[in-house]
Amino acid sequence: MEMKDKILDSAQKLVQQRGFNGFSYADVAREVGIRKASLHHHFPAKTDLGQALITRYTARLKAALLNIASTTKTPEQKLEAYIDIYRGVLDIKRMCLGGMLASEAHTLDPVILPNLEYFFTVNTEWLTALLSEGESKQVFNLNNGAAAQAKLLLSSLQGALLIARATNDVESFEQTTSSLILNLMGKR
Amino acid sequence: MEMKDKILDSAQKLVQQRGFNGFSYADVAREVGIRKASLHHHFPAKTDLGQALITRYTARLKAALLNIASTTKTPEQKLEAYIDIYRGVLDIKRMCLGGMLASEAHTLDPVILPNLEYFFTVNTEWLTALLSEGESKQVFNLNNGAAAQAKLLLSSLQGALLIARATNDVESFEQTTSSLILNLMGKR
DNA sequence: GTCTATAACGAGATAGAC
DNA sequence: GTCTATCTCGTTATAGAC
Repeated sequence: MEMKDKILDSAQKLVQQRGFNGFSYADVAREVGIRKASLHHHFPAKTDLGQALITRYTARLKAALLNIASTTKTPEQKLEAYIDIYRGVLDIKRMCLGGMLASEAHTLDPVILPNLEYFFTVNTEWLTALLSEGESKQVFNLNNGAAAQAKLLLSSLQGALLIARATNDVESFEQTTSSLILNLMGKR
Repeated sequence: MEMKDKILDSAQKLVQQRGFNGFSYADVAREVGIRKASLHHHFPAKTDLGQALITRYTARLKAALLNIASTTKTPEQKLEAYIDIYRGVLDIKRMCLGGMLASEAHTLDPVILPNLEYFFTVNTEWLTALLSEGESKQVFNLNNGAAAQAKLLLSSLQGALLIARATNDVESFEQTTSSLILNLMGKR
């Protein structure tokens, strides 16, 4: 399983940097050190590779979210830890894999779309639970329901990542997220 | 100038639907009814077409923003009119041209990037002025400065568009934007 | 599981006639 | 300004030897 993982790592990086339509098997082959024909042994078609990428990415996200829930105490700390995931992606000049595939959704093999949708569902459900917890502990002040605020939170972070990366402006990401946090904690 | 505009209209639609790396001269040629070689008379290279697209898109945005400012009265109405621009894009199942190019930024000819950056600057500056106006009229309550809230607003709308389009969920966009508005108008 | 070789196609782009 | 014809290259994918 060593090579399969190397391929997935390389392909994930390429998709996050250049998009699913912006890289080729030749790029991956060069990076992992085998011929492009050999890649088809592991992932017969490019769509298979895309499926494996979004599936693994979602599984890793779920693990990371479980880890946040088990090691972090307060809702503010959990929110900060969640934002840190995006900050880590921006730091290495990548886009979120889910956000990148979302931008290309209309060109992807439709079999990928339910998995992409599920990725966003995992995010929003976890965030909804977090915001509800914070609301009942009176550290967040939500004015339109936890579910709607969770969607806003997810959208904001995806958009902030998209724009900060394109304009090469990390400071812009920090400004955006600090407003985000203050809006959630502000009194109403 | 008739054909040049037809080409730009077709290419803009294709980029907003499929991305700059997701369409070809053959697609445009089919839609506008000339041969692909003839396209090169109007736009010698694909990058030239990309430049023309983002330039025209930004010019049209500026005109639309001027129109909002001159025909609309209250800050709430102006904000609603701004959001309506995004709603109109989502309704025809497209992504914002700027947001789409942003996702592909690392694969674009670098000469395009300053123009892309300018597109976002136009948005944030206009929004900053709007939020400042609303703050002084006490219809908005901003807690981290108008400029940072403007960036959050722009990011939220780009992200909401990205996700709602990929998940084919217009209702999600409406939930997100209503939270957005309520957060700006909430008391602190 | 990886290789060489190649198929089959589509991409962006150019030359030159009309 | 549009056409036909063509070039060159890169793409995904397959066949079959090792």
